Amino acid sequence: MQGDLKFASFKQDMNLTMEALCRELFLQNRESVRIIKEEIAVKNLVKILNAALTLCNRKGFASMSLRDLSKESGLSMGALYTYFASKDDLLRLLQSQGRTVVLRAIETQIGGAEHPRIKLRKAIQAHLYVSEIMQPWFYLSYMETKNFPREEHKKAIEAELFTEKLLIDIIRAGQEKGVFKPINSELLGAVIKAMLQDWYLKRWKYSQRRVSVDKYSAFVLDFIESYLVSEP
Amino acid sequence: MQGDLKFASFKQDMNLTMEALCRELFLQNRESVRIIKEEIAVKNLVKILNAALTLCNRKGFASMSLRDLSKESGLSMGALYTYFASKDDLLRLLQSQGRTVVLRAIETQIGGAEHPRIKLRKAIQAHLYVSEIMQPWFYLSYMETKNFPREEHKKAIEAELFTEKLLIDIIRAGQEKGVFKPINSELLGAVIKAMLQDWYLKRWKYSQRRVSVDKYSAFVLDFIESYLVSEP
DNA sequence: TGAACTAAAACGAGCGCTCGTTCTATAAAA
DNA sequence: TTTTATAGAACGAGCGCTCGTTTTAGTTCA
Repeated sequence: MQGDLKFASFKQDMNLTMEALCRELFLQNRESVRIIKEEIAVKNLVKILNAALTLCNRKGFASMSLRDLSKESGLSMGALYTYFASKDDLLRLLQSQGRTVVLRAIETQIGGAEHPRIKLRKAIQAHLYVSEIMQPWFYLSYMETKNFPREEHKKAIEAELFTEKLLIDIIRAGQEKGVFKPINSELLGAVIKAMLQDWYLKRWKYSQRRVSVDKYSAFVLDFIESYLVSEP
Repeated sequence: MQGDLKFASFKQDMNLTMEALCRELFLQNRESVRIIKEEIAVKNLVKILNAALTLCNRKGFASMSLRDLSKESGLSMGALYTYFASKDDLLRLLQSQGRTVVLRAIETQIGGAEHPRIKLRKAIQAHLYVSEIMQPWFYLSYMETKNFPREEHKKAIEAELFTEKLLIDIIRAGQEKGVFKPINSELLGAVIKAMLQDWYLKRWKYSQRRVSVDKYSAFVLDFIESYLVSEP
């Protein structure tokens, strides 16, 4: 399919290593991370965030104690508190970074495309691929949203609606051009979002069944396009 | 559509009042609920479960304290502990009751149907309708599954897979009869499940957009059947 | 070279508090 | 009398978080 890309090449193109993400997170949160030397900060943020993601995915954020985190990351309690101001602050750091990365990834991917059908394919693929790489991040954001303090909770809902709106707008643009059928775009956008989220919420199921992200992506795209696209 | 039913009549047919559910829960858990007289037990179980569902949906199970629950339900700490053995036990009571009800509802609905297409429609409608009535229950089960003790966690996963298997089997039966196209039934079953779950996980979104369960149901069925059904 | 100094970073015992849970003593209802 | 409900004290465990102390790494000076 024209404009399609495989997961392998996506992964290579975007630089989504833990180290790169933590460096960005450090530079944008100098007031939370009270560490001066960049290399030390990045090295330990990688440890902390990996440990936090592991523990949160195992038992949930609320049930993860900072003593658990201390043990898992190899840093002392005191050291942890030089990298974030509070447990809630740690959650905020994690979550805001996830939001930034997914939006950037999707917008980078659909930026070049003009044709609505290709644009829709790229948006869906980008979402699946970025969530494939950062699955624990997405899982945590989804599951803990409702426990956030007011402001962060609002941002999480907005991000959810923004991605959905993005899909709906592509669908509507295609309908105006006549390449898509006149289907309820709001509902279709919502269920597409649900299918995208299922990929990172039930990864255990899909990997057990040996369904790769490329296979899932192809299936979902076929399903949607059969319903939506006017001429074959 | 032949065999279809509206939400309103479904609600009337199945007896899913809180009182009926609590009575059943009481009769099946005499060892947990250390109350002798049925009427007293049912009356207070309704109070307790309503309060627990309200609080859990607001702040999550882990963050709900039993002092909160005592205040919200109007029962004392001591009284609460005559209705369940521990906080985990309360979660188990809630969750097992939800499982029982959804399975019974779906199996009752698809029991009469023979034609795969009608069977699939009924299964999907029954799932949506029962989750419409018991939304807080479903939301809680979904969100708290991973915090369950081993045995309960296993049961929750099994229930998830059972409902999915049920869909997949209907799809395969229809494919063997030639009324459905030869589509990957495992993946289709998975994404149908995702769409069903989205209904109770994002109810705030749908009710804000004035999408009724009948409207959502009609959309989802149309989406799936366009892809799956051989002749129109 | 190596001793002395220093700022950054890491340490971990301990504080104050809330949690789930138990228990007591008493009252009300059936 | 028996069953159920009450308010609330008490308990130990575990929580997030702090802070005085120690370690580390790098620089200065003899």
